[in-house]
Amino acid sequence: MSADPALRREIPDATVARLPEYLRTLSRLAEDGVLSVSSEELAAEVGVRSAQLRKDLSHLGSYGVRGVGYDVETLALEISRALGLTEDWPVAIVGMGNLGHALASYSGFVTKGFRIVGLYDDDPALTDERIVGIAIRPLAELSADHAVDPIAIGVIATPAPAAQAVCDALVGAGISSILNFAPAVLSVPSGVDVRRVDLSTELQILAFHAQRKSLAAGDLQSAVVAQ
Amino acid sequence: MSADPALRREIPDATVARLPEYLRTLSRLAEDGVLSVSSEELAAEVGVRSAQLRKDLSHLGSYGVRGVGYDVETLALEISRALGLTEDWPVAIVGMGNLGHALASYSGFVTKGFRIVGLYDDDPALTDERIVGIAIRPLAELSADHAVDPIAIGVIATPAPAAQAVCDALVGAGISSILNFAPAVLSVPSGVDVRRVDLSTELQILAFHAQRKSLAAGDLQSAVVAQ
DNA sequence: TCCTGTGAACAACTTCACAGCA
DNA sequence: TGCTGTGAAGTTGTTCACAGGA
Repeated sequence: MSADPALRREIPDATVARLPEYLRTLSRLAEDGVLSVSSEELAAEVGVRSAQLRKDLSHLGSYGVRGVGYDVETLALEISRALGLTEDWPVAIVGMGNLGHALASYSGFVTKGFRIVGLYDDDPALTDERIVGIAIRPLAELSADHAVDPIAIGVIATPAPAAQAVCDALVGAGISSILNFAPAVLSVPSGVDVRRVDLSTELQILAFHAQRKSLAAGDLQSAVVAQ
Repeated sequence: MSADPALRREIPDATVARLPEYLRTLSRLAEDGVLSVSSEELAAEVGVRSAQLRKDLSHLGSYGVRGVGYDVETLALEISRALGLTEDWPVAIVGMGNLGHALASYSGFVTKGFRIVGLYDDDPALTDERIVGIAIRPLAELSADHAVDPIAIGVIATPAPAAQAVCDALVGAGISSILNFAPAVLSVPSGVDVRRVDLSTELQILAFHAQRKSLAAGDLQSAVVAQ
């Protein structure tokens, strides 16, 4: 008998990827004083089908009321719990160039569940600068810092060539969740979780679709040319 | 008869999402002087299965040689063509806070196919500042700029509350590809393509998996507690 | 009656395994 | 022989449609 059935079940990856969106929307509704939503309404806000939303939520447990809908606050809490946001996750950022600076001062960071505990960069010009009250320190000190005050998630915001070495340092220190902003594939031992956020990949996907659109628009024309 | 059969076929979304990764890796190999790769080797570099790689590439056409592998340069060119990177995509960034600054000076931007043509922000304190040689101007001027020198892709780097209004302005100006960094769901008319990059969603997904790991590690303990 | 929760049908994607060509 | 390209099988994710409880 487990304290939390939601955590016992297998939650599909596709569902996990959507939960943050549901949570964000529910938080906004709660701020607006909305007490209850139907799957139809919430799905419309988030931009998914209501059946999808209901199936997703069914993986967490049964928190809706038939004929009525979902209590906004309860559902937000249950999603937070499923995602593990009821505890605090200490985050360290490595690489304090433009992007690192932007990430450190990004307000959304602090919002819920995440707390920046360390900023690292080996450039002496940056060392000891303070951002949001935290000093930038050499990467070599991360391991000792982690031993004193554990880091749960490491964020890599360095240029691509440095990323693997930084990653190795993080893994070596015992950190097993990594968010990588560098355009590089990282190799890590099994058990370590890496997610990548990449601007240029996203731009290229947009370019692909933009190209399709312009080809479709010019179809008649190119058909003539091709004759 | 079309000039480019790759563009006629349907390429699955999942494949399109991986093409940029293949391209990046091939470019690196080309720089290192590698002339030819097998699907096995390339897949290992990218971190996918070789069968997946071959199936993905088969959607573009047949550019490999049986018994040998793929010519690195040819394959890179064909992927570039499929993604539409043989033409140049003019990009505008709206919202020049920390993130906008970081994006504007991000070198990966210029690499291939993308070129920043405009930076916009309504904060008078920022207006006329120059980044990478481009002046920051009020959003109201975007539409006129677009008419003179077209913008293909709009990047939204504003806070969430401003995102929808900025999006409406971009769409109103006739831009139909948008990359959104604000943590907000945008509603757009059909035909407009929005992709979102969101730090906190990624962190929350990491937190979910980290939580699973720590639960699994503490399983024996919690089993005892649950009795 | 209304809206949730879910089995069943369907669609997309991945992996397997091998035919076929250099 | 060696590696690509691809049908077929297997897996995962989505949508439908309705049973069932408030």
